[in-house]
Amino acid sequence: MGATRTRERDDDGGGAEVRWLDEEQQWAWRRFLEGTSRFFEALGDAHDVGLPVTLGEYHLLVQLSEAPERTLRMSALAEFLALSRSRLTHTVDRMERRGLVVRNPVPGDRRGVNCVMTDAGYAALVDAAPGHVTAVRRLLVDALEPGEMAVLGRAMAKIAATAKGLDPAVELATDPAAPGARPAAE
Amino acid sequence: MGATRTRERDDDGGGAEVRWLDEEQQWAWRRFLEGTSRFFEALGDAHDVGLPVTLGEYHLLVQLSEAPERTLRMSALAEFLALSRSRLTHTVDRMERRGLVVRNPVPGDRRGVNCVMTDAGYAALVDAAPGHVTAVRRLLVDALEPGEMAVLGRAMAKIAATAKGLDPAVELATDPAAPGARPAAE
DNA sequence: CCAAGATAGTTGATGGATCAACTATCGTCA
DNA sequence: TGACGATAGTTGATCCATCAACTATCTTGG
Repeated sequence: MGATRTRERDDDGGGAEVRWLDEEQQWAWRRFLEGTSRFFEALGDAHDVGLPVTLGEYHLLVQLSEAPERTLRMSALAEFLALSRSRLTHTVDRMERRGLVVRNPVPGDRRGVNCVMTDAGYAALVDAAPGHVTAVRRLLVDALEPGEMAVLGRAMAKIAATAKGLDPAVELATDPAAPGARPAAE
Repeated sequence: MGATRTRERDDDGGGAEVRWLDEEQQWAWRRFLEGTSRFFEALGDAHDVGLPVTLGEYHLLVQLSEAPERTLRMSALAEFLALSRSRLTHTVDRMERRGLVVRNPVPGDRRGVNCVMTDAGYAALVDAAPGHVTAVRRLLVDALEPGEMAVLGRAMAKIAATAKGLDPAVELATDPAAPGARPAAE
């Protein structure tokens, strides 16, 4: 950065020290920025063009498809999808209007709301899955060496844990060896 | 609507089978999703809380700070930042209102518009840089081993290239009456 | 057993992102 | 030269994300 790189050495004695990024770090960081931006744009386009649900809606349906009874509490969904409660409310509003999910009360807790995938929601998921997975393959999995993909996964897990750790909340580690129901997704 | 869309799948005995993701691939893909989501949320928060410009504005200023005369054409900015022209127009509108940048005509091309960083824009960049870099360090660089960071950079470069090359093809698929038959567009 | 605070979820206003349509200029080829 | 398509950028409508404020319920310490 032209503005900031001029004084990476020899700082005046006072003030907070900033450890600037070296060339390689900066290069990697910028590739990260550009890559994520272009990747999600392209993946979103794939959904907009050929699939019945947006990318965000798709991930919501995937989570539901893997849950017992195809049901999850709003708060659990928000946690799994890393969404704010407000955003989830609005998203579920839209999906409920289209008949993809339904809201039910939670049996033991009258504050709670369960989000349940309807048959139409499941059908939309099944409909979208092949195009989605094909796009993820083209844009991510097949674009990398298997070894790179593995490192990427581990690195992103660390990044997720770090970012999560300094907002609220704690890490609930999942592993590639996690059991779980096998839905028709990915 | 929603579930009304039907695409022929699983009917062609010939081929076009979807190659689903295996366990490890799926795990890595989901870490990628979660990691990017949480990372950008946390980094955005860092800007909102303590810094005079948003993350997107910051990157725009960085690009300008590195350009000759602190000046770039709108189209060049859009390319570097991977933004649509429309989005860039609106973003520059807002920044111009705040005095961070100015629009000038491009000397040899009366269609063109140059975006120029003002002194106030430069000051905002200098002001924001330490907090920004510190956050990037905490959330990304220092969260990874140096080797992981290097692999991440290379992987993201490949992803960016792949997504970039693919974008035009999506547009082609949208238009059934494609005029003049695009030459495969990379 | 109740007051205080935590948790769950919604709401509505605001502002940013997206898309299609539009103006204007440029390049080129007949 | 001038018509046509490509390029550059803007506009405004619409949609989505974000935030603060709000209701309602649950939990806990005194």
